[in-house]
Amino acid sequence: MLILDNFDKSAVTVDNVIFGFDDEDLKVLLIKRGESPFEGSWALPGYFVKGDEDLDKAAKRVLAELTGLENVYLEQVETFGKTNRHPAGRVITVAYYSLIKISDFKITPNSIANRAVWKSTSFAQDLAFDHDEIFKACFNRLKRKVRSKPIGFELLPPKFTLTKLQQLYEAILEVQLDKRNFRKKILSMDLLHYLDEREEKVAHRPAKLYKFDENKYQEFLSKGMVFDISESKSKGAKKKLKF
Amino acid sequence: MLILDNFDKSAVTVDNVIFGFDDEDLKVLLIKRGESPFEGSWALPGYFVKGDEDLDKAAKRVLAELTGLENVYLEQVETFGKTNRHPAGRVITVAYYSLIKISDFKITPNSIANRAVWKSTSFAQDLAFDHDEIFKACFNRLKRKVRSKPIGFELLPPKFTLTKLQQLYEAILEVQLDKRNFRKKILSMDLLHYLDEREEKVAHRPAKLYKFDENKYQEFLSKGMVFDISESKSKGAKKKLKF
DNA sequence: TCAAAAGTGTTCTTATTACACCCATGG
DNA sequence: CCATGGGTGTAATAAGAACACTTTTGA
Repeated sequence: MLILDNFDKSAVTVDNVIFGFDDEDLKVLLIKRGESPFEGSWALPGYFVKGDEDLDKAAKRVLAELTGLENVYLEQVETFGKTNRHPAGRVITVAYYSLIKISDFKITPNSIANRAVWKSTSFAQDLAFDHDEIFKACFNRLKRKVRSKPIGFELLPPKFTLTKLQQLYEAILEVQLDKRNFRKKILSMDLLHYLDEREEKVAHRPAKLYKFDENKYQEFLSKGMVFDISESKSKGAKKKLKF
Repeated sequence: MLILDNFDKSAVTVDNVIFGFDDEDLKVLLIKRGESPFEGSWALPGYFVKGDEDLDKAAKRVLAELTGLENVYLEQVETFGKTNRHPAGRVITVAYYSLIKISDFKITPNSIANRAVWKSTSFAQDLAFDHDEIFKACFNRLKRKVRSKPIGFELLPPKFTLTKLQQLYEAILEVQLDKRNFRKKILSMDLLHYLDEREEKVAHRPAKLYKFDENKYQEFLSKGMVFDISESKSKGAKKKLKF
């Protein structure tokens, strides 16, 4: 039987890219480092994995400790294992991203989150360690995934307007979308339930409120249909996403 | 400054899902385990990562030792970190898949590959450890990736016929494709260079030989075009891929 | 009555699908 | 001359893209 002591071992961490969406702006949760190395830099929240702890459990635990939230969308993205990525020695890190409703997020007293701040994704740069690379990998994964699975709703409050939904997609995909085509496509999938409620106290025509209907989505899938907010395939070199 | 000794450490391996394509059949390289645990079972070839070795380098090294091949398409897929996945203790494994031309593959004398065998992907099951899960994750990744990037060509010899290319896609995607529509789509992308050569000594009309043209692909990309062998979006519940 | 965002259809263009016969070669 | 796989086009349908005005509300 194999003896593991014969082989090199490494410290292992999980790093979390926690996305939130706050009225028109996609945000990521960052912490300001209070200690060396990279003291004063912004960094992704992460922590060490325990020896008797499954990786996925570690990611959930760290996320819960940071945000106070459980039952949150969480997905492993990539593992970063350059020998020199951490100045203190070899640390392999497994990156996860998660999607949370900012309104549910509470800064828990004991947690690292005391120093945590929501930053717009467009300002998430010059992070500590190789966190720029990790952030980019997770953001790219989110961009891809949000087009083929209805995970975007994880970022919205239970009741939302179609405009908020469109703004969310525009923020994630970093493109402009056509309002009529977007609505036509989303509504044609028949995944939303109109709540027979509207916005209140807005200085314009109040928008209808919808919720995402998990049952309808299961039906949708069982018909062999595929959620798809598709990328433009136009020959015309545009980086624009069209509907 | 952080002291890593305060945290638990884990042994780390890379496991490789090495795909090859051998006339009509997608294959994966497996080894028969000669030692406990799982003695006699088929397993994915993998090995321990050294303490001073980047993860990606480790994957390349292990692949080269196994196949004698370098400069091969290699992609990290997922990290498996359940505490009980290895009977000898905690071993976190990072799964990679690679695509090689079977014809280039030589069993190198010193290597684990002495016990390596190409198995049809449809028979890759009941593997040791959690290798079924790892294989499935890598196969799924390949399925997705091959639709959006021209990596399929990595599996073919430098000169190939359109029928071989189609068979490759059918083997990976596990669907039947329409010959005329497939050819129309592939040729319309203008990524193949016709070599003005044909098959020889075949008992039927000899097929034209093509090669994949990397320069044409770069042009293609710079026009903003997207390689896409797309999935059917038909409402009709079909699992069939259509053209 | 003004400003602000909600809501709504049609036409044009492009991509996808389905489908069947003749061709070139070796045995 | 037969068996085998190579090679080819068109018509119907479906999806995507472009685009502008009217409605409802609060201030």
